[in-house]
Amino acid sequence: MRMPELPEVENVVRGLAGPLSGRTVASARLSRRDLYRTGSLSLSRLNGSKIAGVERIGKAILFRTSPPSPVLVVHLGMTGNLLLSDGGRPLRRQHRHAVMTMDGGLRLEYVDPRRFGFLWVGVADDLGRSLNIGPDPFQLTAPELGRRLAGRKAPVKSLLLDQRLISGLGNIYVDETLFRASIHPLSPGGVAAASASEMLREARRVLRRAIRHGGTTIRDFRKADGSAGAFGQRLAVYGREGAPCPLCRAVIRRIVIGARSTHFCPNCQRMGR
DNA sequence: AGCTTCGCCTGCTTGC
DNA sequence: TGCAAGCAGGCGAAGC
Repeated sequence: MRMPELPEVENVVRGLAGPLSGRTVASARLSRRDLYRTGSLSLSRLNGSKIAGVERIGKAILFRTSPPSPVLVVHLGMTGNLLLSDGGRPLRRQHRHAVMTMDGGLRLEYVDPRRFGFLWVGVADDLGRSLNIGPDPFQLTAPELGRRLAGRKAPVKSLLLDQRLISGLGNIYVDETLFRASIHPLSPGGVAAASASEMLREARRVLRRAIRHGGTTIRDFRKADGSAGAFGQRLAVYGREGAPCPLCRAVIRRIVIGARSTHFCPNCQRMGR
């Protein structure tokens, strides 16, 4: 299963930027209104706009336009995908909710079985206010992350999932980051703040490695012994409940924090003080 | 304001 | 074998 966290989104952006940049939108249509984020203009407002560039903002995808006209933001949610096809008759495809056809016939399709994703069309000036997405781990500095966690009592696990505080990390990479940084997921944010530089360093490492591996996280169905199957990326703790820690062989535990499944090594990851 | 919980949604896995 | 329940989680809304 693909989990569109930062590495996967980065991969999608890189794949779209080249083919779409400089193209003019001939027609754009969204067939399910409930996929619009609140406050969005109609997707058809992009008709006639030229795509000036495709960028990633946290886990969201931004399509810049020129001359200044409404921009498009696509968030893939959990199961969303953006697919390019080169003209021809559109194949019947299940769960395809939006189609953008470019001059010349190139087509961009939004497919999302679970519909946790969304689209937003609006003027660039409203972007920040509407999306409210904070800096990602490559933009943040350690002192700034420390300031953002300072005084917070919520578990660091929950705070790292807050896209306003730090963007791009999802459930998988937060668990991996905290493991590599030896921080217990239940540590209060204010306590974990002292380890901001370790967390930032490990977040960047795990994300870079995932991007390098094509950004595809294949989550193999866990075998009984927790052994890894064909992972696109080696996961140390996520999805490995009951399996041995790769560092100390202690048994990986799974708990629920903020309604999110959380995996950690009770021996390697401590609460700090 | 900060923190927590819930609802959204479908596909796959598990259990009876 | 077939069906239903359980689970997965990003995000926004709601409640405290």
